[in-house]
Amino acid sequence: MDQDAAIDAFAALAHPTRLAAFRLLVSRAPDGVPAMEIADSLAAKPSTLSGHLAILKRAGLATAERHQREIRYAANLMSVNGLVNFLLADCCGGRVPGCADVVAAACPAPVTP
Amino acid sequence: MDQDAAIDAFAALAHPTRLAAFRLLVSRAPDGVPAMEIADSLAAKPSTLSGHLAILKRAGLATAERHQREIRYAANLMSVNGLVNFLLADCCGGRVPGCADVVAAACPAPVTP
DNA sequence: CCCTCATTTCGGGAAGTTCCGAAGTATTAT
DNA sequence: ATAATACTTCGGAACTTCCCGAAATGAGGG
Repeated sequence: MDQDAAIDAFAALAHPTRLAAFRLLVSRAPDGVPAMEIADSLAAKPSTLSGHLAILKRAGLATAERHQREIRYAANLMSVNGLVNFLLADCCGGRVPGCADVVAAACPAPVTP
Repeated sequence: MDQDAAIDAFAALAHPTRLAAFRLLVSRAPDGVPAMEIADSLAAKPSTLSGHLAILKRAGLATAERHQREIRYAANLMSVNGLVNFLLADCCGGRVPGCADVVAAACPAPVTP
């Protein structure tokens, strides 16, 4: 995770519809959700939502997979992991005892159902 | 942490100068860093940086405290905690064993030196 | 093949963000 | 007082993002 990737991810999350979409995907992880179902849940127009999902995907926060006619989007939980690690890298500069351990724990592990 | 607060925080981090400033503050936590020193480190003009720091502060990511002539900014590590909890709330909907525990661990504790 | 459903791409105008210099405010030093 | 230091606020041009309707694409079903 470099700075540009982190910025893409934060920018992707800094929008009401995209943030709600991502949280919906997180709550349904590790399964995917069809694009139309996301649009219905969030009361968004298909064309608008399509753009938002493309942004989440480009930012590495979601993956898409075709399943017959639908395209199912799923949250990429490891990206949250990478984001937190990037944000808290070198947290406290090692000066505070215990901080490094806490940060090491701040990693949602990849979910393998 | 509600949705509007999360969006303010993500938008604040979705900018190269602000992200670099926040990470500098994280690496110097729990101490603060004077605004001018941040500006020098990041090669930013004072007026530009002042705006960026105000955005970080309004988003709850940093705090400011006057110390003689300087104003020292410090990272608010608990805000990262809140952000991760908000992002991963109801992660996997409880369907994946162990996921809830992992998410509960994904909380950098407040640092108390 | 033609049709339908699911989704993406395109166009373009409204709305928001970013930058910096100049001027303003607060705090200490002389 | 006067001046220097350490910021913050303001104004306005350049750039980006946002939204939706209309048209295009792609995969199955009849």
